[in-house]
Parts: sequence; structure tokens; C-alpha cells
Amino acid sequence: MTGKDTATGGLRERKKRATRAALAEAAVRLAAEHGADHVTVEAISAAAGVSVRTFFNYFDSRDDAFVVIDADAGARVRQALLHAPAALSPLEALREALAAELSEVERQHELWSLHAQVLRAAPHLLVRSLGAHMADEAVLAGIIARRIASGPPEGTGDTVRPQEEHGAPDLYARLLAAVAGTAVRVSLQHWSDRQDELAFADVFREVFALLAAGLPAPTR
Amino acid sequence: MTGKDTATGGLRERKKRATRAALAEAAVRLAAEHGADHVTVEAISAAAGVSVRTFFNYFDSRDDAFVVIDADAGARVRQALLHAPAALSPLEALREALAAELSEVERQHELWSLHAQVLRAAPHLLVRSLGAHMADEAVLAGIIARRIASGPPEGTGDTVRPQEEHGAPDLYARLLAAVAGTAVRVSLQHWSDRQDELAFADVFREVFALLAAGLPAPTR
DNA sequence: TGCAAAAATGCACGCCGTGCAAAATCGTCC
DNA sequence: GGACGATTTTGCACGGCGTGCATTTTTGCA
Repeated sequence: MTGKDTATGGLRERKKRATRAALAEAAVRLAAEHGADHVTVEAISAAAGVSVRTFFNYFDSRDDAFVVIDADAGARVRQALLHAPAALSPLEALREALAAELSEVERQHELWSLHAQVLRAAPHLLVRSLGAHMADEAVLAGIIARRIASGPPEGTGDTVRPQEEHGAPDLYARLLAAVAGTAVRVSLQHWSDRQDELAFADVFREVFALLAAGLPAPTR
Repeated sequence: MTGKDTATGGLRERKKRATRAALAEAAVRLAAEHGADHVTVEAISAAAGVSVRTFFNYFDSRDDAFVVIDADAGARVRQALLHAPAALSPLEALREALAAELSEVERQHELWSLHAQVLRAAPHLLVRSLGAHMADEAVLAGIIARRIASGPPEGTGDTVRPQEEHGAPDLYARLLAAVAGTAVRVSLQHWSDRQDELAFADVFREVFALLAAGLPAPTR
């Protein structure tokens, strides 16, 4: 369905992508310089070389230009999750799918850093950013639920440990999808605060380790 | 600082509270009837009997009127957490603090139900609602961090189990605060979807049990 | 090259949100 | 009880946001 991702031969399509990227980049750069709420749609449009009206053909609101970086990142995560080895637990599978996508983030370190800077200065944009992931969250929960239903892990081959039957799988899937999103956000925030000290991947792994351990009280 | 909560003798203060409540209630009722995005500030103000300009003296934006129900719920949770028994783990303490506040929710069932209805019909408002909790999240993380630093649980009295030294307590505290907020949201959503089937408290407990267990793959 | 579909644009309009100054209301002191 | 200072409410004006519609320009294709 989303097979033709990056390499699209359509000339028309390419130009649309270029325009969208130009608008997004102009928005982020202007926001980093003057502060997000001092950047008008008119300024963004002018910097990207299109009319104000055209801006609204690409983004539903001014804030979206600051928020939506890569529109189909969610789709890639979903694909990765669908092709994850059946041996992995849901939490592990999701962790790996996210890690793969987020390694891309570290490669475009500069743009993301700028982006993080803008979001930090304007909390309400960060909130919007969360909202952008919420739609993904629902879809992700569906995939997780299906994964659980189809392929029970049975890693060791024998019956399960003396562990309570946890009720609705829907609830589990939703919770996992939501918590994973939260984990990504917290990881990014923490890494963004101590930018030069830590590798993002380490923070990310640490966070998921904490989750898998059941958020135990830290040993001081 | 927030000592005088509900019972305030000041006549002026009372009138302000009344006006704010009237505006919020009018907003929610109109939104429930006509849909949130078909409700203008003018309509809300008229229903509450004040001018449009006054509306903006009470709320920073139109959406805030739909979102902010109880402004100092966060403060109460913080207080509860501060007075929680030292024997509880951070996760347990936070769970109990939230549970106490959320029992209030079930009492005002009708208002919250209406509210949930409005938020469900307008996802972007739900996002804003999350945002309202994000400021709380940072403060909460600070309290958790301090709680960890001051009173190490040492429930059994001896040294810790063979368990890795999990790095920054800041990271843990932030993660816990964020995940707890997510847990509340997922619980509310799940409960809201199956309103008559489950008690909210049960869903809430179930979610925190899953978190404490490290989100294990559910036994099918 | 000519034609149909799609995208970009201009224009008009209504609502949002804010600064400012005038008017109304409230608490207090005499 | 009445006047005064402080706070709140209100009207007004203005700029920015976001949308519908008709028009013009660009693109893909025959």
C-alpha cells in the first residue's frame, strides 16, 4: 500500500514533496531564529516561494508545519513491526521497530536538534507533536493485538510461568502502544537536555529496560 | 500557597470562580449539543452572561474552556504523593495518589461523561487535554526524584537484589511520571469505550498491574 | 501541439486572540 | 452612609488564522 515511499518517479509527486519539505524546513528555521509564535504563515510561505493559500493546501494549520517532520515514519514503524521475528515479545518487537526508525533520527542529527529546540521553546507545539502520534497509536495497537492473537511467543516451548491471566488483550495492546510512544518522547526529551553527554540509543535502551523491569524503584 | 482551595470567603473571589465555572459549563454543554468546533466564543460568553472580551480574561484560548475542568487536580495529586507512606515504591505511591483523585471522577460521573463525549468527538481537544497534564508531569517528576533521593524504600532491610544500577534517577522519575499519565489516559479511553461493562477502578488497577509486571506478553 | 486533470493562486469572509482605554463594580476607610 | 482606590468588565480596533470558491497556471499524456 505504501510501497512507493521515497523513490517516486512521478514528476508531479516529486514537486509536491519538495514543496512540502521546503515549507516545513522554512518553518523550522524561522522558528528556531525568531521563536515559533513570531513566525507568520505569510513569512513561511514567502520563504518557501509559494502563496499563503498554498501553504494551507499542504498543512491544516500553521502549527502543523513545525510538527510534522516525516509524514510516513509511522508507516515504516508499522511495517517493521509486521516483519519482526515471531520469537520476540510484543515489547521487544516494538522496541526494535522503533529503534530502527530512530537510528534514522540520529543520522539527521542536525535537523532533529533544531526541531527539538523549537519544540522545547514552545510547549504547546510539543503537545501537538504528541497528538500527531496518537493516530498512529491506535493503528499500532491494532497490529500488536493481531500479533498477539496470531503468534503466541512460546519461546521456551513449555507452558507459561505462574502468571496471572491478564484480561483484555485490547487493553494490553493499547497500553503498550501508548507507553511506547511515551517512552520515545521521554527518551528524546532526556537526550535533548543532555545533548553532548549521551548517545540517544543508550537512553532509548535504558528506558525500555526500565519498562521491561516493571519500573522498579531505582537503587540509589 | 494553594491553601485556600474551595472555601474562600472573599466575595470578589467567589464571583470570579462562579464566572469561570459558568463559562466552562456553558462551553461543555454547548459542545455536547452542537459539536465543539461549531461553538463560538461569542455563544459561550452569551450563555454565561458575560462579554466576549471577558471570556479571554478567564481562558487563554477557546479550547481551554472545553479542556480545563478542575484546575487544581494536579496540585491535589502532588499533595497526595507527598504524604504517601514511605514504604510504598514510587510506582505504588503514584498509583495510590492517582486512584484517590480519580475516585472523585467516578463520583461526578455525569459531568465527566459529558466531557469525555466532547473530547471523543474532537480528538484535537483530547490532545490539548493531554497537554494540560504535561506541565504537571514535570513537577511530578521532580517530586518523585526527591522522594527517591530522600527515602530509599529498603523494604526488607537488606541490600538490593542482583539488579543493575539503573542510571539517572532523573530519567526514571520523568519516565514514571510520563508513563503514569499515559496509563491514566489509556484507562479512561478503555473505560469510556466499554462504559457500562467495567468499573473504572478495575481498569485502572489492571493497567498498573501490567506496568508493574513489565508489560509481559499476555497469555492468550 | 492540444487537452484534461491537478495544483497554485487571489479574494472575500468569519472567527480567534490581544492591547488599550473607558466604564462599572467591589472593598475599605472615614 | 459616602467617597476613594483597586479590581474587573467591557467596547473597540487590529492583525493573524483558516476556509470556500472561482480563476489561472502547470503537468501528464495522447
